[in-house]
Amino acid sequence: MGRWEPNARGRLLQAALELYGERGFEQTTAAEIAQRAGLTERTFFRHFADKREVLFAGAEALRDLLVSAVADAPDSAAPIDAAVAGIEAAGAAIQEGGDLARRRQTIIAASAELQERELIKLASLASALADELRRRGVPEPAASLTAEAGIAVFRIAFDRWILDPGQQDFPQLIRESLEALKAVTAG
Amino acid sequence: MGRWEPNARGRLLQAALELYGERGFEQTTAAEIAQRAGLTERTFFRHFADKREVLFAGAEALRDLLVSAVADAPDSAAPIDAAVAGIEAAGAAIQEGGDLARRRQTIIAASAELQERELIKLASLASALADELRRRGVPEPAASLTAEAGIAVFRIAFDRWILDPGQQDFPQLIRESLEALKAVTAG
DNA sequence: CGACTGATGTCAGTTACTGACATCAGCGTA
DNA sequence: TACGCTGATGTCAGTAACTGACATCAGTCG
Repeated sequence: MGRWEPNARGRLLQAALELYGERGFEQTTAAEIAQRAGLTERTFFRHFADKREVLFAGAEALRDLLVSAVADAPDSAAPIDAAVAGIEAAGAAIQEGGDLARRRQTIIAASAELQERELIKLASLASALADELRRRGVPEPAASLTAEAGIAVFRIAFDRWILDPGQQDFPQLIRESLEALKAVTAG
Repeated sequence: MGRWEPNARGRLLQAALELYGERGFEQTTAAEIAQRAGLTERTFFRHFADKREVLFAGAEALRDLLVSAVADAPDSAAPIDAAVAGIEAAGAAIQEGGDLARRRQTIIAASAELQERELIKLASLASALADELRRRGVPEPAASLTAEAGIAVFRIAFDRWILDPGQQDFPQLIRESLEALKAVTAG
């Protein structure tokens, strides 16, 4: 047996999620999270750059998933369709995660600080998406605009998915949002 | 003559802009800003909710300008065109401000914390824009999607305006970005 | 068996903020 | 004129998010 209980990071993540849910993000201190995980505050900050980052631990994985789904789209696909294929893959993964996304979103919705972090993560998603579109040969400013439009589609679809009591199909909502965007920008 | 030098808020704003520009945002303490303005740290936090907010003091005015420009658009205008009319008005106002926007952007670009704040301000712009579109009778999700698309157009046009050495026409860049978005979402 | 490593603990320090209370010029009013 | 009120500022103490430096010590590897 190791010197310490295993999976310190996982315990911190679990403890943080519980406490943020129970008392709210601002009312929870890093020391309290660490204590519930049987660790010290200093160790918390060794695993997570700041209090907010605990809630965004999966962001890089989601970005990689999105990017590789775009890379897998056929060359014949229009840029916006390749982008939305990536968004759909991300949406499907989020849906797979069970109620985690909804718990997370409840916590984030209650804190402006967390919303800021969420927005910069989405912006970094858009940036990675634009990079991949450029790699596919899409010129600027089309690549950036397509990426931003894709993220807008994601945001609207996500809002609707959260509002709905659970049984809806997230990728389907994404396709519907894309159609609505196309309708709105037509002409 | 008053008990204190007048325009405390203006002096704080000026001092903050100078110091953020000279040393960078993170390397500047609130106490230093206050000292340069001839005030105390406590007074700084009475005028600005936090260190970042100094750089976003004009956000409400910009939002009001954008919203009223949308309200002034003819009823016959398509939602996306009404939205972009508002965005153009905001762009023109930013251009009027001389080099302030560029100084600000240089500072913001150097700090992730400031980028987060910038993003939430843009999101609040999108939200106000969606509200106004709904007031014009645009249903959901078209209103939110149009607002998000409008902000995306703004972001891309703003990036290009910043990159260009100054003499370009910001509203013109906005119209060009809108055309590029329409091209990208066509089909 | 001894050096080394890596995850953790301990501790002191900085800084962003916040609440409570003090100060005092100018203003209106009795 | 005197007097009390107001509002912007100062003072001070406190909390909590981080950060750097150093100590500890189980396992590992030579």
